Amino acid sequence: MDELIQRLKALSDANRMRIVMMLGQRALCVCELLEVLDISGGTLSNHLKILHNSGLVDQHKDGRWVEYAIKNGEPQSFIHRVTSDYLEKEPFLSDRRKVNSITRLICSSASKNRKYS
Amino acid sequence: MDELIQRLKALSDANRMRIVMMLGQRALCVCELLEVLDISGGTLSNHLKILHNSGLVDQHKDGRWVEYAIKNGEPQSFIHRVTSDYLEKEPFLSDRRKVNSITRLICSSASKNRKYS
DNA sequence: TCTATATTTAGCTAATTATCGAAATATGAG
DNA sequence: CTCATATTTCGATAATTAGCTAAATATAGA
Repeated sequence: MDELIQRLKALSDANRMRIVMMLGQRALCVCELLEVLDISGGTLSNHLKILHNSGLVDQHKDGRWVEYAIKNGEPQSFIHRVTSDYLEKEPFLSDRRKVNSITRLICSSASKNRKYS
Repeated sequence: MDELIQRLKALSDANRMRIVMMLGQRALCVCELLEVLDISGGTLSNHLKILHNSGLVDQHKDGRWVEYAIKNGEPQSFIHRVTSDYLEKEPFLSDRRKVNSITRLICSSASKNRKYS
């Protein structure tokens, strides 16, 4: 049961659900997710840790980036069954649209416009 | 999205998940659930309110009892898809076994053996 | 090596949540 | 009407959680 509860807890937060929905589109690095979500890098990193620990999301380092993706084997099963009724609802649609217009290269220039105090 | 998150939150607590799994067996009143779960009546009532508010569980008064059941139309869809992989795992199996050995009539006599303070 | 970028970790706070016990409410039986 | 049973509500508390900022770590490139 604990595994089931951990998976459900991982998915029952709006920001984490948006992340999972975007990862359904394609693998994304932290800075790309940061472009779409309106939260700090520290908070995002925590959400990604929770998703990774739940076993639903995979992580792999690629140069200076860390790429997150739906775990292999999972997409057809748990996440898909939970989310299938909601794929076409907001904010998932606009999030995916935004994901399509973003590349890693944009992240760096965009981060210059973001200011930290 | 809010509806999806509310449903997932409702299911991502161990006691509420056990309740939903037992209701998958048959409709149950509060005192029957109280026989199986190791929580106070007040806590159980709160959990049932959360499940009812999420739209996953129905409630109807029957004399001095309140009976809870999986919402009509739901059993095939959301709950079923979320829980199907875990039906045969513990503690759901023993919970359902216990449910089979309980009737409302037992509740009253059992409650006499339970002492409050 | 030095610097800029990407990400994670740590320390903190505010909000939410699970829990309890006791009091309140509702119903049926005598 | 009164009492016992069933359930909900209330007030309090402890634990968990989401969020921030700032500091730490890692990597690539000059």
